[in-house]
Amino acid sequence: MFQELDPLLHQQLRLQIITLLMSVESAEFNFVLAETKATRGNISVQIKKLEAANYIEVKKSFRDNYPLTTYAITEKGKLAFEKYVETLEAYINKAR
Amino acid sequence: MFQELDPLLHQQLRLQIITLLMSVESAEFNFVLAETKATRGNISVQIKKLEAANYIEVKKSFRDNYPLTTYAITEKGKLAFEKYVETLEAYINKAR
DNA sequence: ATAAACTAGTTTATTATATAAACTATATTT
DNA sequence: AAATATAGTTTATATAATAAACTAGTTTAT
Repeated sequence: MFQELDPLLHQQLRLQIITLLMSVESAEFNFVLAETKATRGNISVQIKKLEAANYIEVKKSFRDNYPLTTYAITEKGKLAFEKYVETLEAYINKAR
Repeated sequence: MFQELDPLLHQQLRLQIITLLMSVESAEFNFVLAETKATRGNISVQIKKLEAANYIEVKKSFRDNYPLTTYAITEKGKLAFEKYVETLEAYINKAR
């Protein structure tokens, strides 16, 4: 039987964002923008979903007069990512 | 930079179906139904998408008077799955 | 023999989701 | 003081996933 793949993580852009956040202390909006090549709107929407689930934390400030938004993964987010990877690996192992 | 995840495979039910088909010569509709626990309608729709992409082959016949539909993965489907797994692994490795 | 229930699906309609386009608010440059 | 740029957010549209309803027939019970 197949375990369910966390629908929040099983989406390309959200998975990319979480992947990025797993490897850094925190990331700025523009970093996410550059790394994912997604549109600003799409990033904004998907970030909101990850935040609503408490998978990430959002901090808003200013730098050189411009708004600066940074993101960090939470403990819950890390656990969810690890669980997601395990589930996926179970799928892939079945195929072999 | 992130590579794109084949949208046809990056969906739970279709991934489950392909995973199943990777490990068997062929599978019957009811086998897929039992293994995935999805609804018949959903299976039918997702199978059609995989078939349209030539990721799987569909054979229709009869057994004990009832319609019998069997599915098998194609070479193209196998390659797509392997590519998908590689891409995913690249994501996951980034997170570490 | 006929109605009720079951098999094995398919099609259609509804809901949810992803994405892009348009917008906001402020700052900088010409 | 316009025009352009920054850093986003909100809203509208397109796409996709899912469930419900339907099809075409078979088996079983009456």
